[in-house]
Amino acid sequence: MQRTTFGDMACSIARTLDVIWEPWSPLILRDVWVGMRRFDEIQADLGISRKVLTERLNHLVGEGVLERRKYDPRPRYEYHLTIKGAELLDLLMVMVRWGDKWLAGKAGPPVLYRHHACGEITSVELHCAHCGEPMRAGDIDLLPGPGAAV
Amino acid sequence: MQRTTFGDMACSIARTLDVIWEPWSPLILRDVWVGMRRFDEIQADLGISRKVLTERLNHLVGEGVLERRKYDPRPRYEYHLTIKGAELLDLLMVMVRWGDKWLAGKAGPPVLYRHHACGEITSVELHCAHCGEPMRAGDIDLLPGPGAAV
DNA sequence: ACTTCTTAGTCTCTTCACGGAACTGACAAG
DNA sequence: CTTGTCAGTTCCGTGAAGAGACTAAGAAGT
Repeated sequence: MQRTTFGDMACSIARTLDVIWEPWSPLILRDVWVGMRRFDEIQADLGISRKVLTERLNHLVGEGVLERRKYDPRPRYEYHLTIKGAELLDLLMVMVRWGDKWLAGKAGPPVLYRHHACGEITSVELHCAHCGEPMRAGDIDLLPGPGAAV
Repeated sequence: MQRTTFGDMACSIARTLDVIWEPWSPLILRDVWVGMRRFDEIQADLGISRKVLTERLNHLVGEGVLERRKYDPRPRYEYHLTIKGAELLDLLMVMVRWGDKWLAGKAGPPVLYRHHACGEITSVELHCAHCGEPMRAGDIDLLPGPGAAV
């Protein structure tokens, strides 16, 4: 696809895109999240070409998002989320919320979340890490930070 | 890129990908978010090809994420976020948080957020919409929902 | 009236990424 | 020593992205 590399832009969105915004990557993370860890399993679930799956897995391992573990004396490997990768699941949860709200249609959401802490079926909401109040894009000012481009 | 369509999978992640996971789309939303609304302005900022920008804008307008508004008797148009689009900014904020933490390096984050409610420089955190407690991917059980595939 | 300027796109060509499917390699078990 | 399984690798054809020149529509200047 001859895609431009975003990673060298002074923007955390662009940099994050560089890690996981290739086609299929978020769905691969989803599969690993729900317990699919092996090449053939993920390939069959997604219907992705084996070539592209190889590329994506290598990229995600190289970025430190997934970890490749041998699970057998034979050349058999499983992919596991690293801490860095597990924190990316936040992104997937927010995508789920938006997709559930705007795209699920009358059939309703395909998956429900039950929160361990309260036991209820629920969804995520964005809050301020400092005061704990809800925080959406309209509730903030953007200021240049230390890593801003000159 | 001859990309597979994700939209018909019974998965809100896949459906959301179909709307905004084309290359550049999240960056276009970011630009509109921070106040860039015109074709040439976005094109110059991103360095995206004019052809691809046209395609992306049309797609985003078609999905109801952006709205195209005439701002002059001449054929001049601006792009604005719809409500549906504004809610997508949640996703960008979570991307920013992850990128700031894992990819910003020693230079620090390029942009800071100040929360109107408390006035502090802060970042987003995911909380349960029901009980208000923090909620990460490890804090939930996944259950099949009404729209689950058979 | 005619040229110039600005904005908002088209159009064309080249290159490279994706999809599909067959093939390979390593090892265990029968 | 053949068979089976998992985890890739290789090859080819198509089509999406990138670059940049070109076009359209109207206002403003001369």
